[in-house]
Amino acid sequence: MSIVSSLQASTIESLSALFNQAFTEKDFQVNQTKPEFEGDYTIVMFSLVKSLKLSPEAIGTQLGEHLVKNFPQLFSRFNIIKGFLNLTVTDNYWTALLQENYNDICYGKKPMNGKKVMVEYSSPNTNKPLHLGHLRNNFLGWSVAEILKASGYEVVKSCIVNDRGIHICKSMIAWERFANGATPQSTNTKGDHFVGAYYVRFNDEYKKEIEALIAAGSDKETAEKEAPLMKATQQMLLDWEAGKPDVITLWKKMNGWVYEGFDVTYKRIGSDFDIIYYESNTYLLGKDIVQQGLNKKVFYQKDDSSIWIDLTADGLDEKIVQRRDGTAVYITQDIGLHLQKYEQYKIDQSIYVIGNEQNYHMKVLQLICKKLGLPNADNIFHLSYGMVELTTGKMKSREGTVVDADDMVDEMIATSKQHTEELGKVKDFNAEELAALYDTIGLGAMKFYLLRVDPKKTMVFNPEESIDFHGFTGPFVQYTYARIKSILRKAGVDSSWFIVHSSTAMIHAPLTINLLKLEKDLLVTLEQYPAAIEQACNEHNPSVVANYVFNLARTFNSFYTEHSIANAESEEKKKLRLYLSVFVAHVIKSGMQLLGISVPERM
RNA sequence: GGUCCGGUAGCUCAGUUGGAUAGAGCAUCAGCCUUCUAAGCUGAGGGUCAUUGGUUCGAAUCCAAUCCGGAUCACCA
Repeated sequence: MSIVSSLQASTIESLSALFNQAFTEKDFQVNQTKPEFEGDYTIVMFSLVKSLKLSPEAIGTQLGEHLVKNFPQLFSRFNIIKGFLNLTVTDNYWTALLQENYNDICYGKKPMNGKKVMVEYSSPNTNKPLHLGHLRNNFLGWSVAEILKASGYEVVKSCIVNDRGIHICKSMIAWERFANGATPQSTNTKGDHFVGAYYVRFNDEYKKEIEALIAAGSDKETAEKEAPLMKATQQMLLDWEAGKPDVITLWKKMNGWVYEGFDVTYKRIGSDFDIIYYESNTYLLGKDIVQQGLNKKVFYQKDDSSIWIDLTADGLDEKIVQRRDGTAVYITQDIGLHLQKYEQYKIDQSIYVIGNEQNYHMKVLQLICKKLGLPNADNIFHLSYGMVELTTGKMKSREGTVVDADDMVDEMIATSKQHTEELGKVKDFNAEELAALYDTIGLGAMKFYLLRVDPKKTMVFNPEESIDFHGFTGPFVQYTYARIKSILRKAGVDSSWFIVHSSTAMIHAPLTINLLKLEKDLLVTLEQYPAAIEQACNEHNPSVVANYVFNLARTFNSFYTEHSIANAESEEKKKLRLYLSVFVAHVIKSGMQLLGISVPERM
């Protein structure tokens, strides 16, 4: 039971005893006491004034006295300032917390709750390489999955690869027309970048055709429709859906190149999936469901034979679910995939990590699933995250201002190498150890940077700030961990030390020494870790963990500078601080792991 | 135009169901390495919480209006 819950329970009990009525935890507020006042937690009296018809001071005095008298194991003293009852929690409470949990690597995590959640994330298109926005998506998806696991859910990580559709045909057409048989191998280019270049090429050539048509007298709309490249692309999509062999062969070849490139990137950034869906496999199921929906009159067919759903009664617009030429649109396959996910895994919840530009799309998808009566439609959750913008504005592929994921990773790792070399603390590392360290720090910095902001918010990517390894950053937290590990190594705290110190003798001899302020600050922060995970889980928000773990590291660093651990004032103090250090190290490692960031033993 | 999201220090962001003098990091300035890793620590300056009104003991937080920014409303995905 957390200190806040204990506090609420004891307050309810005391209030009921004192005033002879029933209370709930909603009748009063519990806050952490502000640093300028004495105490650890504060109960706000004002909300009780009305029902009790007493002054806040009077209630506070009675309650404070009753709490200290009846819960001596929890509270040592209290003070009242205005309507705020500040309670000091006993040192025994904190030292007991320390002894019970310092060596528990599962501290903060919950037992399995029997529920299954699918987290779909990453979801790339096979016509362009991954960029900064995808990195935010991947890190979010991974981290949310870890946070759910820590909260007791069984998690299935999935990915839907957008491997078909008109946009994929664009790069295929461009390659056919302009590549002269070039391949990633022949040009020594990473496969995803290679294909991406032809997608860009398509748009360039297409634009030229439009301009030519307009110059020849067409209006813009007609020109866009009638441009030969676009016609060829549309024909190719039809051929693809008809399974025309040469189109399928080309499609497989080009997608293969992209997957080779993606594999490299995914491996580097540490993304993986339990199941990968391909749109090419799911869109047909979607089309089946569209037919059923048509029969059920959820959908209707227009004269040109395109199929629609009317959502105007729900405050939305009409939405097309199948084109007049019979091909599937984006949402068609999403409907199919929703059903497939459920039938395959019988999941309790389906989380989609998708950018907020698709809020409308996801709303429509859920509504259509509901109207079709598909199972589990109520349990679709869109984890909608904000765009990553640059200090100079939005990323625009046309203007070449897209930050490429591979470049980004390279740069972060190079920066971590440079910093590490400048500091010269790991000169005895061999090449392999160094490479691993640079990866750990560079990726750690990048992941932390993208995860420390509330997912919902549009965030600004500042290249200079992102490679800063000081302050509210991944390397700061990693550094704190490495520092603790260094102390523990020097103090001889290893697995054998734990065997000795975990003996029953230790447990029966609790630490009874008084805590200094910074020691208690650390324990108060450590106690909040389970609550931080819970909040992160409820909000699907890894930034809660990032903020928490930074705060813990900062608190430890203050403590570290102020008090010596190995040369503490007494043996008891030394023991206490070693326990504390071990506990902090465990929680930092665990919290960072929830963010997908590993921590180095040395740096 | 409709719908949705946002606006907090020079910059990037926190800020729990309304609570005490609104917090961090970066940047700026001033300090701290003969003792456990200075990727660290301590301190200072920096705020009309977009604006106006309302609700109340009490509002960055809730409500309304206005201003500004973004997303979306495609036979693109």
